[in-house]
Parts: sequence; C-alpha cells; structure tokens
Amino acid sequence: MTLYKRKNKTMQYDFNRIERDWQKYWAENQTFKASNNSDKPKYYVLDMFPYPSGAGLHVGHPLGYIASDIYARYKRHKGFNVLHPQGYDSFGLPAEQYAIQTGQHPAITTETNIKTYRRQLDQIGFSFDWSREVRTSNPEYYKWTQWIFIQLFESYYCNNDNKAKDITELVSIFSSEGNANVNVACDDDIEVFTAEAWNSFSTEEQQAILLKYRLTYLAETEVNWCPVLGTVLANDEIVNGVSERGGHPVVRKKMTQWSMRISAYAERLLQGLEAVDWTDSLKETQRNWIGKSVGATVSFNVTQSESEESHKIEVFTTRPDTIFGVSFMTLAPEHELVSILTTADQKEAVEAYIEKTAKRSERDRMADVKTISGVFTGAYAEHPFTKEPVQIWIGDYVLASYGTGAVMAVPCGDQRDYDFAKHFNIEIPNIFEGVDISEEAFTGKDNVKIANSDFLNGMNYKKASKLAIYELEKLGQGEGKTNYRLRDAVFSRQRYWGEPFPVYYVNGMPQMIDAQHLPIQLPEVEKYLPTEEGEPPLGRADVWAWDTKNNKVVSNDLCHSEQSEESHNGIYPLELNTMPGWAGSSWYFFRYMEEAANRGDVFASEDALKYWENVDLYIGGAEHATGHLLYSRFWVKLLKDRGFVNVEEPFKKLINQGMILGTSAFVKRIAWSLSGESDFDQTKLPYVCLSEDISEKIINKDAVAIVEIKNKLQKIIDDLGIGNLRVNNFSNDLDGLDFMPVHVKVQYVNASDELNIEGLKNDGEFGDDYANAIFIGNKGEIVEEGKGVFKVGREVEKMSKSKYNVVNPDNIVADYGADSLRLYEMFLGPLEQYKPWNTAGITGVHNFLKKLWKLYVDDNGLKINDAEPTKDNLKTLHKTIKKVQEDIENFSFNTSVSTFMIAVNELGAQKCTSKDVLEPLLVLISPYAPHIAEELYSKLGNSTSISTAAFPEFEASHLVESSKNYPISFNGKMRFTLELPMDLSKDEIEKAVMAHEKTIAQLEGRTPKKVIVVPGKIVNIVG
RNA sequence: GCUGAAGUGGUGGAAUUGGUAGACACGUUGGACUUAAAAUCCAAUGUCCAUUAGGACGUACGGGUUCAAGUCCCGUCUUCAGUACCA
Repeated sequence: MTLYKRKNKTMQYDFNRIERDWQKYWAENQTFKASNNSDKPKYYVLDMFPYPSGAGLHVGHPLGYIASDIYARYKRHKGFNVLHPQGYDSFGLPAEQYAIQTGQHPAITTETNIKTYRRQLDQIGFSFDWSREVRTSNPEYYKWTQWIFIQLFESYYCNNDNKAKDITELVSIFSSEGNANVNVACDDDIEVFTAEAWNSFSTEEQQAILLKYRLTYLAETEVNWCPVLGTVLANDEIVNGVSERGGHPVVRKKMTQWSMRISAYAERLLQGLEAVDWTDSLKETQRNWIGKSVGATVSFNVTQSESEESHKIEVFTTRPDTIFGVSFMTLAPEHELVSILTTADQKEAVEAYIEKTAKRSERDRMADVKTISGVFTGAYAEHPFTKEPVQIWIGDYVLASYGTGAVMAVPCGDQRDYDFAKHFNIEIPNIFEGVDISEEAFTGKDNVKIANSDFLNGMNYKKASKLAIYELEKLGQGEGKTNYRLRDAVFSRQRYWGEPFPVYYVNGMPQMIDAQHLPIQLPEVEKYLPTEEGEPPLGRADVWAWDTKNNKVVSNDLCHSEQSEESHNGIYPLELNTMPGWAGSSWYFFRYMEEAANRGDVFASEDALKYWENVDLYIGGAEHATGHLLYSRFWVKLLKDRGFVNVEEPFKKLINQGMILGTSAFVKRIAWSLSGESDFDQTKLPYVCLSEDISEKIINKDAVAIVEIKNKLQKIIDDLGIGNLRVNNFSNDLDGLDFMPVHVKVQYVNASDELNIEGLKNDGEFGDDYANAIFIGNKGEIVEEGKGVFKVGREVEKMSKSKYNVVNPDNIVADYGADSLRLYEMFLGPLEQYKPWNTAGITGVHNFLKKLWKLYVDDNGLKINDAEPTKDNLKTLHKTIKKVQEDIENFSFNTSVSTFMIAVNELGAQKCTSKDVLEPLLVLISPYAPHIAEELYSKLGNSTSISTAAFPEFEASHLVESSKNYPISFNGKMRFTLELPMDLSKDEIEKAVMAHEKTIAQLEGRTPKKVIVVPGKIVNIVG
C-alpha cells in the first residue's frame, strides 16, 4: 500500500512541484542571462514593459509575454545569443492618484506593485534576463532620460543635411552670417537678423532666439485647464465642456510648457516606415498621424481702405491648379485677422458668430459636420492672378489648428466649399472642362482638364499645379509647400510622479544643469496636489533650487529670485513641471543592452549598442500606435544624428497582440412588481434569479413559462406572509423591466455554464444579497443544494473588476500549472486577434500535458528506451518539426499547440518509447511548456537545461509517401477516395480511377467530357 | 465619410501557393470502470432527408471566373479598430 502510494505520487505529473523546482533552477543558474560577448548571432526579443498597477496581472496581460518568450526560447534552440529582458514603466498617474488619496509616497506604492508583478511573472516561467531589469522611476535610470533631454536642448535640426546637429554650430552661423539663409526647423515667428545684429544682442536675447530653434523648447501652449482637479486635461478627457472625471468646468489657459520639435522629423518618421516590418494597419495609422500633404501656400492681399495698413492672408492648398476657381475665402473664427478685417457693418454679426462658436468645444464642432454656418466679414481680398475682389468669410468648418487657419475656397472642386457657397448663395465658377457641377463639387483630379483658368487652360492637374506654383513664386505670392499634420509634442506635465527636468531659470530663461551633476532627484513634498496658486506639485517642495556654485539642489530659502542680480548668490529656482509618461519609455530598449554592472557612466556602452543594434522583435499592444511607437522612433533618430547610437529605427519587427476578453456571466434577477397593500419594505424582498433558458422563454413570450413563473413568484410572496400582495403580470415589452441581467463572478460558473449557487450565497463581497436569494432552474423548479441545475447567461466583454469577469493567472497556475496557462493562452487563437477567455477550455491543454507525461512515464517510472524508431514514429516526429518550425516563424502559435496534440496522440497510438523520437519532441515543446520539458529531459538523463539543446533538424526523407489517398471528385464534388501509388503517371492514375467500380457507378453509363488529374493532389471527373 | 482588419458548427478556432471544408480543443450525448462521485478511457457530434447503402444543402449575402472557390474578381450587408470639416 505504502509502496503503491509513493510510486504513484512520484510518477504523476506533479506540475506544482516541477514548476517550482525548475524556476528555482533557472534563477540559481542564471540560465537566461544574456552575454554581450558571444560568437553566436544576436537576437533581441522585447516586450513593451508594463506599468505596475495595483490590480496586478490578469490572464490577458501575459499573452504577449508568452508569445515573445516562446520566440526567445526558440531562437536560443536555433543557436542565437538572445536578449530577452523585462522591466517596469514605473512612473505614472495611478500611483500619484493613490498618493493624493492616502498620502503614501508613490515610490512605496510602486515598489509594492512591482513585487506583486514580479511574483506573478516568475510563476509563469518566463526566460527573462532579470539581471538587466530597468525601472523608469529609478534615479540611475532617469538620470539618462534627463541627459537625453539635454541633448535635445543642445540640438537643432538642419533641413539641408536632414539631421540634428549641435546648437553651437548654429550659433557660429548666426555670428558669421545671421539667419537669413539658414534652412532649419524652427518656430514660424522668427525675424531675420544679420551677423552684426546677432553679435549685438544680449546673452538673454540670444538665448530667447535660440529657444526657437532647439529640438526641445519652451512655448506658450493653450491647454485645457481644470482648476478643481488642478490639472491639464487631454481633449478626450473633456465632455461637453466639463471634465469627464467629476464634471468640473474646464477653461482654455495659456501655459508655458516644454515642447518637443518632433515635427522636424516628420518626413524621416514617414520614410522610416518603409524600412520596418510592421503591420500595414499600424504603419497606416502612423502615416495618417504624420499626415503629409503636398501643395502650396498662397498669400492673398487684403483689399485696403485708406485707413488700414496692408494685410495678407496666407492659405495652404493641395490644389494650386484650381486657383482660378476661388470665389471666396474662409477664415477660422479664431483667426487673428478677423477682428482687424471685419467692417463696421458686419462687426455685430461677426462677433455674435464668434461668441456662438466659442461655446462649442472643438470636439463638438468636429462632430457636427452637417450644419453649415458662417458670416461675411465685409472685407475682400485680391485674387493673385485675376486681381478680382474675393469675399472674406469666417466659418467654423475651418480649423484654426490646421494649416494657416484659413482656406481659399474653390466651391467647384471641394464639397465643403461647395456646400458653403450654395448655402450663402456665393458664385460657383466651373473650372473643369466638361464636368457638371450643378449637383455637387468635382473632387477628383485625374482625367480632367482645367478650363476658364487663363494660363492653366487645357492642362491636367499635375502640369497646372506646377505652373501655378511657378507663377505664384514669380509674383512673390506663394510657393510650393509640404504640410504635415504632426504637431510638436507638449512635454511638460503638472504632476509629481515623473522625471524632473534638469532645468533652472535665470531671469526666466531656462538653463540646463551640466550632465555631470545628474540625476536631479525628485524632491520630497508634503502633498501631491498642485499648490493653491495653481503651480504643479513640485511647487510645494522646500528644497528645490539650484546652487550653481556648489552644483547641488538646495533649499528654496536661499533663492531670492525677486532680488537683484548680485544678491541671488548663484542660486536659482528649478523647473516645477515633470516629464510625461512617454519620456522614460522612449529609450529603455537601449538601457537593456548594457549589463547592469557597467551602467554607471553611460546609458549603454558603445560596444553594447553596436552589438545589439536594435530590437529584432517587439511585442505589445496596439494602443501605443501613435504615442510610444512614434516618440521612441523620434528619440532614436535624434540619438543617431548626435552620434550616440547606430540605428535609425528602434524596432525592426513589431507585433500587436490582441486583447483577451472576459466571458461575463449573468443571472436574470426579478425586478419585483407588486400591487396591493402592505407595510412591508419592498427593498427587503428576496432576490429571485431565473436560469438562462427559462428567462429566454419568457422573453420569447412562452405563455406556459410565463404563467408558471408568475405562480412561483406569487407563492414566494405568499410564503413570506407579508400581506395581500399580488404579483403583477409581466409587461409586454420585456426589455429589462421584469428582470435584469446582473453580473456574477465567473469563478462560480463551470464549463457547462452552471452556477455554483452555494459559492455565490457564501461570497462575503455581496453581503446578504444572495444569501437568501431564490434560484429558479430551467424546469421552473427552485434550485437548492445539489438539486437542479441553474444556468447563467454569458457575454463577451472587456475584462474589468466591475464585470466580475477578471481571471487571475495565480489561480490558473495553482490549479493547472504555468505550462497549461502558457499553452492555453496560445491555443485560444491567433496572437493578434481579440478573443474571449473561458477557463473551462483549459482542461483540453491540461489533459494534453498529462498525456505527454504518460508518454514518458508510467507507474513503474520512465518507460523510454533505445529502441530503433519505427517509420511511423519518424514520420510523426518530422512532420511535427516541420510544422512547429514554420508556425513559430509565422507567429502562428495556436496551430503549433494543435500540432503537439496530434503528435502526442499519434505517438501514443504507436506506443512509441524510442528516445530518438521522444527526446527531440521535448525540445520542440520546450518553448511552449518549458517546465515539463525540462523535467522529462532531465529524467532522460540530461544534466543541462533543455534550453541549451539544439532545435531538431527536419529531414524531408521521413515524410516521403509511397502512396496517396486521392479524393475522386465528380464535377467538383468529392465522392470517394482511392489509395494509389505515388509514382503513377497521370495516365495511369486516370486509368486506375476510370476502371474503379465506384467511378462506373457514379457515371451511370455517361462518358466523361474531361478528366482532370493533378498527381499527388486530386482527380476530378467532368461530365 | 475615409483607412485598415474581419465575418466558417452550440463555442474557441484549422484549412501556407484555388484541390477531400470544419484539423485541434471545449461543450453536448451515449457507453466502460465505480456502491457512488470525481478522474480516466471508448464512441458519436455541421444542418436536413433517408436511418442500410446513400443523398441534398452548407464558409455573411448576391453575382462572376474556373474542371475545381472559405480562398480569386465585382457588388451589397454586418462587426471591430483607427481617424476625421486636414483645405
């Protein structure tokens, strides 16, 4: 008895023990530590690092990590030196919010959350090289984020050479020839100056000018400021003019903030997409975001009355060829010239219109595209060629934030201009030869000739555009121009939990702290809220001034910014804003390249950067398409230009994993509707829940079911003995009136959608809500302990705590093991697809692992021997090698899990015990289910980790078939199959098939018109 | 509106260049083992008709190309994602 028991125990698939042991082994032996010195080719597999939130991981989070881990492990088997690191994007809002609520320092919250994450990640058995971990909130890390910020500040973008350069080069150009001939990225409001003028400017004047050229610069930006929340809100955090959170008023406010001149890189960011292996949809998203449009700027002179000074209206157009079709102009209501141009007659109407549009948020304006509105300003501009007067209107279909905030309206060629002209009865000249524009504008540009356009007549779009631009340039009233939608990125946040800027201010001008004094560490504050004056939280710090003599952060008391130059004593106030979340994540992939021990003096050494280059495979969510993935490309290009890294693009191949959705469970709860007199508090009536099928019947107005349930409900009321109450009839429209679906925890639902009523009743979270609840089963019976079946309704929704459909991987690992979790996440479906999680299905892969185990081990121990593999054994093995290798390389992980199942089923049926087959099989499976693979591999007598084993070589010879089971089709319909030797010729196959009795039966005496024979594939008989 | 992706059994999903549609699982049903349950194993399982052979229909819908279409072409519908008065 004892013997039997012990034997059984050791020989069973004890996944908890196996996984614990091997995770320990990997950690102790640093099995997955990458080396920066290796003869092997390198391969860098990276996951988008997580923000460690307080909620921990749910089963959706590890999906991408499992996929990348499989790939990393596969690449190791294939002989690559693999870098597969992990870390934390640990600055961010939730920890700060928590700090505001509780006073707990965000660093503590973050540390706690990271511990949870690490524990959860470790138990899944990832092959991460944790020795290279990074945390963006660590001072040793953000030191280098600050350092990169300084590099941006010290750089300008040269359009001639198409790269960023040291700002000192620009200074020397200014001092020798002024700025008249420089072709660089800069603000639009720059005055031309000579070398003499430059040299005569004060230092401060020079600094102010340089700020307009630097790749990071201070600018007045209009922001959505919410005074109550004390914070700046993004456009989509505002609904109907108030904050989405809390409904507080929001005002537009100008603030001086740091911006990143990403627009300088617009063209390179666009071009760079050609070189990377990303999905088309992702590339397209970035292209749209960059929004390149080629056209021309045209300036229209405003027709002057004597008293006015001269004004010009600049417009951008993609259709300079249609310039003779201009019949009016439209300015955005916010356009700076509106108040100047408007005539006295029109003043009242214009102001009323501006006031009206100002009330509508930009979002509302964009959403409402149907209403046509606008006002004539009374002013006219002069057409550059015809010199005819052109009416100037304002209209809110023109956006101040795009182009110049003004358009030349060509109603015959643009639908919005057309609608506007029709609505206000403005002339619509037709400049397209032979095109009818009586109903709508002609918006195409191909296959049409320009007419009624003076020197452009008879030309096509291309020629006419070119000539129009040439003529405009000759007049000095326009030039060819490429416009980008991409805006410079605001880089300041009024938050505490982010990187402080290495910046102090002298007389309002920003100064960089010398890189050798970094990091500038976050100061301590008492509260994490903005100050009463509306300054960011760092405004509360007492020790937050920069001592330029001793190069350290000192108490604010020493800083007398108000006083004269002499008495400031070299101590100046520090920047109060912090950097946004994307700062730290824009370069972290380089930090991993350096081993932790060597990270002191560099963000990564030259050798490390040269060796690892960039990320070969990057896996993460699609929500970063225009944020992280654009900003990090921008920073990498800057670092390359300035000679710090060698690559133009950070991520060669990128895959977006799809989201795993929850399968929510519902009970249908009766909403009591009673009539009659009673003192009874109706809110105290018991919950009555209907099983899914019976509620369906009621919804479908099944008369029998309705009567039955109504009687049941009446009985429940009668049994309560609370007076003479009658249950009302079910209402006719059953939309949630008589019973409502209520979420219940998915953990109480089994694979057959049956509810564990006892579990729900005893769940403390719901108090007494369900303790006395009555459950009515499918047959109308009251379901009680162990009696009857109660089914829930199911629906696929995003995983969320409030929907009670979150599944924690901890429970899955405890119940089925990490290998089961890994396999199941992959088995669910294609990596990139959205798919629902249903814990019930995990038994499939779990049973597979048990079968796999039994292939190697029975009650008597290991059953593997050195027997010569049979032909079938080898065929199964090599079929599997081929398929799994192809699948991994195509990131089709779900199908390789099926392939493993087939292989194990076949080898089981073949009663295979041959080590020559079963050992390579383990290597195939090990990227997916590494723990069981390691365990069985060591049982086979290996003393090293299976991760060092070579991937089995596929040999096609084992798959050569001597015969083929041909499907025989008649008119395309498969009727029967016929086993024929592979080496038959076409004619021989045809002969064999035609002679077959089933063929004769099918033909019923007819003579086939045609017989298609594809050797090795199919036979089709027509006729 | 535009751009991109997709639509296959009760469910998740296979089907790599057009060549046996529904692999592999889940679920369901039946059976074996057991006092019983669980676990395990075996069998069936697209729909409909015939229940024995077999037949008809079937990959969102309507057409087309082809000996042969889930796959290619044209049109329509639906869902999801991104984006939006972009001049």
